Amino acid sequence: VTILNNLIKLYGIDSKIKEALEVFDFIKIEGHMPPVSSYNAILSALVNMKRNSMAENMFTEMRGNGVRPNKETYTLMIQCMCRKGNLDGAISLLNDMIQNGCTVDVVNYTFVISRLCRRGRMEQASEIFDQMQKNGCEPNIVTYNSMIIGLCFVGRVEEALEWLNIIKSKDCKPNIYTYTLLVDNFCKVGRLDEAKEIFNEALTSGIKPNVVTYNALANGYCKEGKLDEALLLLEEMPQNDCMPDMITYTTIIYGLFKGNKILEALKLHDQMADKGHELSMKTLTDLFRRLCRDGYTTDAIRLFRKIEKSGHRHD
RNA sequence: ACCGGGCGACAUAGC
Repeated sequence: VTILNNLIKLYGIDSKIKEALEVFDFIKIEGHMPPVSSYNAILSALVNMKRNSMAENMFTEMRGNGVRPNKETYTLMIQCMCRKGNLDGAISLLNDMIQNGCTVDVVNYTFVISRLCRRGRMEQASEIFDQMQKNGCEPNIVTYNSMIIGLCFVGRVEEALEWLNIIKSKDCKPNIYTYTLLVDNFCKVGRLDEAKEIFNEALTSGIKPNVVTYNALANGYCKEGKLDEALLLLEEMPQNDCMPDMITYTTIIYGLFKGNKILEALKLHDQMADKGHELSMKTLTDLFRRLCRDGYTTDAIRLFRKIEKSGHRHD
């Protein structure tokens, strides 16, 4: 049966629904109720293939057959419910788990909290956050980060920042995600100075900003029209062992568009081409269109030739 | 039951 279970999971990874179900049915025909492990296998396959409704039906069938879900089953079904957008369903699964004597771990709680936070359902997120602690499960940094995302999402950035201190007062250290999140969200509400402060705090507390942190900051500068600052970051990054990536360049190029600095944008494109970075075709065509629209016809043609030479298809 | 290991949760541009 173990072998058949693994086969089902492999079909799941390969998106072969029919095959997976056939193996599962075969286990049924073998005489007895499929064991939990087989239900878990088919559920895992279905969830992998995003057949969430089928997974839900399978779960119902399983319970109807008197097969007790275990921790793995619940972990899968929580994922399934969240993907369907049925967060209340996910919450009641958490409660079911406890009633069935399964240990709900920090990842289970955090997963649900994270989905609630992404939708801004902070009351429910906080409720689970409290509940997990009552059940003896301490939040970890991912849990805190999820809560911070939620607070930012609903516009409570102040509170989000306060959580940074709360985290530090527990035996839990903020990580680069924490700082990046805060930098990004302070940028997004136009509070660049504070974003920069948070950025510096990361540095002083020994957390190295990475390319994502820089990109968030660059985006903030661009959205506020501080293009020079954004361009400065490009120089600063390599000094901090961070190489700009496609997102960095894309961010700044669109920023330059908005500031009508089309030639600067083109220059940046040439620079990155020299370093072996590429832009997406979408960005390239946007650049091309802007050059045309703004009358830089020769540059546009030059760019066009370059795109052609790079051998990509273009329209 | 206990121990050890693996898997599953978090951040940035454009679309």
